[in-house]
Amino acid sequence: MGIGNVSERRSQPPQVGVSVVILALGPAGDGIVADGADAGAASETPITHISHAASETLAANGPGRDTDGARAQLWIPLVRRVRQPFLGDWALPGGDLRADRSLEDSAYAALESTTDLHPNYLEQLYTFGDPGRSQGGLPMVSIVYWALVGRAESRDLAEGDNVAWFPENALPRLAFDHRRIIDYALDRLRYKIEYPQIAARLVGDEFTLAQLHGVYEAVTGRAIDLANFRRRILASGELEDTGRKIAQGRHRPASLYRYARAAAQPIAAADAPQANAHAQSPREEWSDDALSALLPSAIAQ
Amino acid sequence: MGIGNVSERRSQPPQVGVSVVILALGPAGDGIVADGADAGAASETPITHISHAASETLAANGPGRDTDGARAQLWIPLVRRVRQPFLGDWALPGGDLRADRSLEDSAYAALESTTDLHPNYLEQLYTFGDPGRSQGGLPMVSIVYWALVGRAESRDLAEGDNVAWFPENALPRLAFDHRRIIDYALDRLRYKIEYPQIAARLVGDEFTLAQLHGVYEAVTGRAIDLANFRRRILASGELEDTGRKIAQGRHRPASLYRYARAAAQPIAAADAPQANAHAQSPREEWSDDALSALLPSAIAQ
DNA sequence: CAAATAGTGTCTATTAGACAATATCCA
DNA sequence: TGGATATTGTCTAATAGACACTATTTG
Repeated sequence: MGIGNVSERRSQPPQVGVSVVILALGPAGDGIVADGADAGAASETPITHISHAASETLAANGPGRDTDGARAQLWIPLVRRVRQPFLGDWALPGGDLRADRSLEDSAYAALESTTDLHPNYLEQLYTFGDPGRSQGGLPMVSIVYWALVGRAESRDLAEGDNVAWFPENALPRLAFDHRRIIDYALDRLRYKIEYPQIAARLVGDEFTLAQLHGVYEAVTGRAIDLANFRRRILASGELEDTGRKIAQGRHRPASLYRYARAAAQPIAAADAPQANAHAQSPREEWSDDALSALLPSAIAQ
Repeated sequence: MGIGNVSERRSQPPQVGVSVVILALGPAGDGIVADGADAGAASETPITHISHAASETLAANGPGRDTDGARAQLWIPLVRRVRQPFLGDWALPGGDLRADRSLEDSAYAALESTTDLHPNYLEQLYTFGDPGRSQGGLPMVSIVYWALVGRAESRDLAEGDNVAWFPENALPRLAFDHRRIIDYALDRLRYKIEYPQIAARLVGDEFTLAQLHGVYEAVTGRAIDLANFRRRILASGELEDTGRKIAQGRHRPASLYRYARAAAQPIAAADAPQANAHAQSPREEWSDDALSALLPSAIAQ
């Protein structure tokens, strides 16, 4: 219990925790984004207020809404710190690490208990442990995971004064080095968006190619030729046509597709060292990668 | 100090350590490999003996030797456990985590103190923490790094009864889940071999295209068309001709190349969340990735 | 000279991307 | 029926790979 003085403490093993970067698709922030964008150092209150307004839009128009014309955008739930250091700043959801649970279980528990969200994808991101990262606090090692929640699940967030969604390009002031961590998670997502299962976790079960296209553009931040996109995606054999169509306006309706379940995946990523074997847990199976993790990656850069 | 009984202990935070998978290039194991290969469950003594013999070959023919005809192969140094559990088995070099050091520093210290090696590349691999992984021991979280040592540096290993090199395809029985960790590190290397700086860390300062080609084949385990390989590599602009040539036998001598130092790297990987800022440390700068880490990755799979 | 590796040429298949053109719905 | 999006066609550039060929050493 006794921690001793500073010099003694420095040679001690550090504290270890788990944090999660949660990503969901929501509507673009319209004017709101323009207002709060690039406001890393802006005052805090207006942003959170804006964010709340925007997230109400998210809840109202909602994840259930299909991304018609509106461009989609990534949203991240954060929790407000109620103690020093960084009291009042926003931070990633996190929790303790327990010896009797796997790291993934700990991450899941932290995520679930602080946000009520149920992700359908969860993967280790990186472990951060520089002594300087917890300015003012005790040295801390954070094992960080990143998670994806679908449009449907994203409504489960119980928003309050201490939990709120923020659009990826208008984040509030963040505690510790969490800003850097989020940036890294976004990089990882942008990289992994090529894996079809990743995009699947963001869009939902069934979708039009235009919607999927929108997700890719939202994640990558670049314009992607729709014609080539649809050819490439269809040629990959990952999608199957549901046979149904959906009308979304005064124009030709689009076909609905879904990701092929056990589709042949000759190319896969060697990303997780082992299968995340959680097949029967209440959570969705995010273990499609079980197979993937065993195959050598084919294209490298 | 008091750990309490089992059920109490289970809810405690786990122990945390650092381990390192060290990879170096050495000669192919010839008959030795054939003998010891696929002997995951074979008796221990012959393998270590074989390994010692082979590693003497490594030391004799040595990292200094140029890979003439002999195919190269990856070698990994391991340390023998001197306590339970897994007493007598081989394990990855590792050590404690200290709160006043970065994770990378801790990894470097663990690596250096147990093997005397000085890597010229070090990167976080993954953090392992499943409760079941330390069968018989206390629950343990291992933050694992992987390292590359060059041919020159690989001689620094002080081999003894408790430290020895093993060829990647003839590993002895390993403690804990270290076998799985090594496999994952090999996957990571095979994936990253496309990054020119990675191969550079294995071959040495100057090399012929045939040697570099050999490294790629050794790492990937596949035959690569030499003609296309040299075109591709040269076209990348990563290499520069030293102007010198080296004769290696009764045939036309080959040009010596080196990796261009601050070469333009329009394509790079988003792999490390931050720059490993160790510019002035006694270790080599493995922070070429500083730049890389900030750029979006271009090709994904 | 002849063996052996260094290095170049050429062809084909595949893929990515730009951009035009057509199809089909419904307000 | 016309506006709008869905869907298809076509062309070009870039890339990867297979494989034949030429060049240059030294024993």
